[in-house]
Amino acid sequence: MPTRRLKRLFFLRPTLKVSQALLGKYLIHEYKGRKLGGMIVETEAYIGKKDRAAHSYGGRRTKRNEIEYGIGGHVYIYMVYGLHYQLNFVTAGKDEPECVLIRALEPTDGIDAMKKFRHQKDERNLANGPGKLCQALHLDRSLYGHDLCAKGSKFYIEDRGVKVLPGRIKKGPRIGIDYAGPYWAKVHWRFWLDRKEGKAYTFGC
DNA sequence: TGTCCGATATCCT
DNA sequence: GGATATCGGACAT
Repeated sequence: MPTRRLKRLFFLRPTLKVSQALLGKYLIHEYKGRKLGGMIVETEAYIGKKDRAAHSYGGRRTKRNEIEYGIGGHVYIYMVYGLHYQLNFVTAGKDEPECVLIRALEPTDGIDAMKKFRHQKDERNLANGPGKLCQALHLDRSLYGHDLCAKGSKFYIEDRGVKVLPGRIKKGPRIGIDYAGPYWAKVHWRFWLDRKEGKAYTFGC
């Protein structure tokens, strides 16, 4: 299967579906002529309006989360704790403020450069967290609202033919959202590839 | 204009 | 495991 970039339709589906479909896809940032990126291995869904943990809970619409109200396939990135960026992809259609937070990558492209950006030699510690992967791929607020599906985009997602077996997708509660109350802190809207029992994925032929 | 606080990472013990 | 760094946005005043 040839490598191909994800198109708009990929994102215009229910957010829980997109969150899982992103596992095994490759996030690539072409920065200063070199490719930085890796395979997405952990995501979280934020389903606007009804989701107390989402910035867009109850239809809240601010300058920061405005992009969430746009069409799927755009980048929602913002800073937390004055230190770290969080990368999200807008999903669903217009006026449905939903998105997927990218929590972890398995580095594949430009690993040396990523090590430099992260001041870190251990490959396993390059992109295993939402703030870390932004630093590794040199992502910042300048990418706010970027269209991942735009022609000639330097920031996009590739399908490299990795087939994720449904049984390898694990689910659990989201991280760091206790403020949202017991119910929303508990829903299993975090997804990751399980790699403990043999291969988490297999390459299609 | 002021105050409050977070969808975390890191360093320290 | 616990403290804390550090800042922009949200919302109140």
